[in-house]
Amino acid sequence: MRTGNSTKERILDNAERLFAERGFDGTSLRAITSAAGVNLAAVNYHFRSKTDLIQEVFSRRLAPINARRLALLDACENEAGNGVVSVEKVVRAFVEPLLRPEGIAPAGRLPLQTLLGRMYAEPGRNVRKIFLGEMKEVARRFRDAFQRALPEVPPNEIFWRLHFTIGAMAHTLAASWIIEMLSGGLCDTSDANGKIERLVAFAVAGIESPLPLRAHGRRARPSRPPGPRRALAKREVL
Amino acid sequence: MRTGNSTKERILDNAERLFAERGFDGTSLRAITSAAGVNLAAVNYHFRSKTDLIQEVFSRRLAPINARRLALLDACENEAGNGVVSVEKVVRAFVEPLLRPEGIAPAGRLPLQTLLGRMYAEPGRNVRKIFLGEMKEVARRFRDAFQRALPEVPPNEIFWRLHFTIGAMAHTLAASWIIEMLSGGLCDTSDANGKIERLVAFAVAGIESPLPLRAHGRRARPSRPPGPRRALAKREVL
DNA sequence: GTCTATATGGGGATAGAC
DNA sequence: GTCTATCCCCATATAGAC
Repeated sequence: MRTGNSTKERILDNAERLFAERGFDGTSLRAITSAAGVNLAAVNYHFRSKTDLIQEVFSRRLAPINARRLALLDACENEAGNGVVSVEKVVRAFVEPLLRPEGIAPAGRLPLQTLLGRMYAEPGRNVRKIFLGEMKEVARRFRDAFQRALPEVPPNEIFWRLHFTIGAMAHTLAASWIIEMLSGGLCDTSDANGKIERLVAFAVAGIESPLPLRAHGRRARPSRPPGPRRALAKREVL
Repeated sequence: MRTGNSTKERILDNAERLFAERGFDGTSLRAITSAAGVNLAAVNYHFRSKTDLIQEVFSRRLAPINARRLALLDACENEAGNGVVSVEKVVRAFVEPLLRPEGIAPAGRLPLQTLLGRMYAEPGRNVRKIFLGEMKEVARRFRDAFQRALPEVPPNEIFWRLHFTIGAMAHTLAASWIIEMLSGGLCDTSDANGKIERLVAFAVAGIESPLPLRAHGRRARPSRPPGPRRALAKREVL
């Protein structure tokens, strides 16, 4: 495969791909270096350890993707001036840089996407710490944006809906084999635009959905303070 | 830990828990047997190999969960007679057996849930084959049920929305650490009922959402055949 | 059914020559 | 920076006694 120019890049490219295909523990440094056409010891020279290599594989992609997310959100907010950015625009700014990472990762079937999708389910190896470090500001900014678009939804409900959205997105990234199998080829997972449009439509509807009558475990303010309220969202029916 | 009665059960219980915590490749048979208080060789005696053990861990739980899903769906359809079962009821029948598996798996913080959530992102070890074998009929039955509830939605769109729903569900099962971290403890992930209500509300809104104006990559019939149509869903606005 | 002991292979990491 | 050779540990799996 090789794919890169420098030894470091070749290692990263092949590690990304093999981690996506076989998982972290399922991929040996020997497999990576032989696929990259470099020496085994090069990994421990350029990176400190396998764990550090994994961190590099992630942050190499996550950093520019999150930067683009924030840039898109900034653009929306500047354009809106003092107005409110719609839920749909916020969702797009969050989702598109991952589902269509042009200029960040090479085109085609992207190992990056499978890998990032899997990241959410990976437990060990400091993957969580890397993820949280990279995502903290993004989460804050997008939560604020959703909160401004839906001022009547309590903060914890905003988090839950953002969580579900991330789940639908991650599943679309990591587990497209499922829909291909179960639909018997009826669904075309290679169409990035179609994926984005469908995911955005689904997520926007979920995020804007009316609050359930009984929401359990709420810690913030009560769900329905007395007195009249303006509509929760366009299709609020509560 | 031990937890079970027979050697076989103790192995399964501890394997389930450790696989959930550390992943398949990250969990050695030594870790499992020592946690279970049984001899290392017992695994290869009671199961044939580590791969077969993994299959058993899955099918022990998946089979009754899927049976309950189908039973709940049957009950809804019998109750409806010739009428249509609502999207919400179908979603509940699909989601509840996994998020509240009472009588199937022990209560409390369930390793099963993390494990099943992670299954979707796991690549190797025939996990996919096991999953597809167990899920084929469930997918067919629920797709038909959604199709009956939403006759105007093309079949491939049904699959996509079911896919997103599974993603939100799997993420909720496997990656609750994310929402706990990002929300700073604002969201209570130990409240199973709250999770279910929120997930159902989100998924129902997404599944019933209006078709996007341009859906790419559609292979089935065109999105808007000529002539009047009845409303797509309660909140259809297309 | 359960144990000990071991076969066999692969893993990450490093020393030290070039 | 790159290579070879190697250390040392851990993995799965099995043979064979009890």
